[in-house]
Amino acid sequence: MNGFDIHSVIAILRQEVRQWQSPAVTIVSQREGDPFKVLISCILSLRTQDTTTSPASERLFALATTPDTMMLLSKDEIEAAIYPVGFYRNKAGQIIDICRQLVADYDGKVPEEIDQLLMFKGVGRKTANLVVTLGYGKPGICVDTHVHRICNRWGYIATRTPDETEKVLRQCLPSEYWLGINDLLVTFGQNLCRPLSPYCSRCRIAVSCKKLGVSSFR
DNA sequence: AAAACGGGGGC
DNA sequence: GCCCCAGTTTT
Repeated sequence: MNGFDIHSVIAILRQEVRQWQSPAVTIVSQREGDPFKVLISCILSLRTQDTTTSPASERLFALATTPDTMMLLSKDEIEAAIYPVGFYRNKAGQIIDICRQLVADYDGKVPEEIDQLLMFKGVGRKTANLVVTLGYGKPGICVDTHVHRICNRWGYIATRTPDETEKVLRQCLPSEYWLGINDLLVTFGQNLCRPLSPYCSRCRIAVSCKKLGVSSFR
């Protein structure tokens, strides 16, 4: 990597982030401390934009906010509430299944361990880590596509899959950065380092960026 | 009109 | 590893 070490980059981003709006982080922050809401929000957000997920989750949580009450909703009710998130039919079924499983096997409480969370259908490493960090405030590294893209763009690491990125970050990233790294990079990713046409001319770490796979810059 | 977008499951 | 999943947004 040229130019900045990771401490410098994080320090710079922390300064920059203060002046930006961050819709996704706001949605996520609203769920903070409620592992069940974090979990359900994550399911809804799979392969769908956050601007779509947010109102859908509001509609669903208006109907039920706990596994025992949510499992009583009909599939149609849930589908109607969460439309038009992607895969809304599958997700409605998954949500009911997860609620039933939580009530039957975990006394209605979302488990705190990654390995237990991964047993649920529809829960992968991103979701599991988000529940652990955001829901329970425990150490973890949540790698979504923002984190994956940005880490690879600016050259800190070179990985092919988000799971691999998480593994590398667990080895290389000082633990004091773990809890905040997702919020920080997602905010950066939405405001400047966007997937398409990022605002590289305004980016203070662009000098050490590989700009992978990006065709248009401003 | 066509490509890009975002996680996980199943094989 | 590779392909599929649905609906919205960007080019």
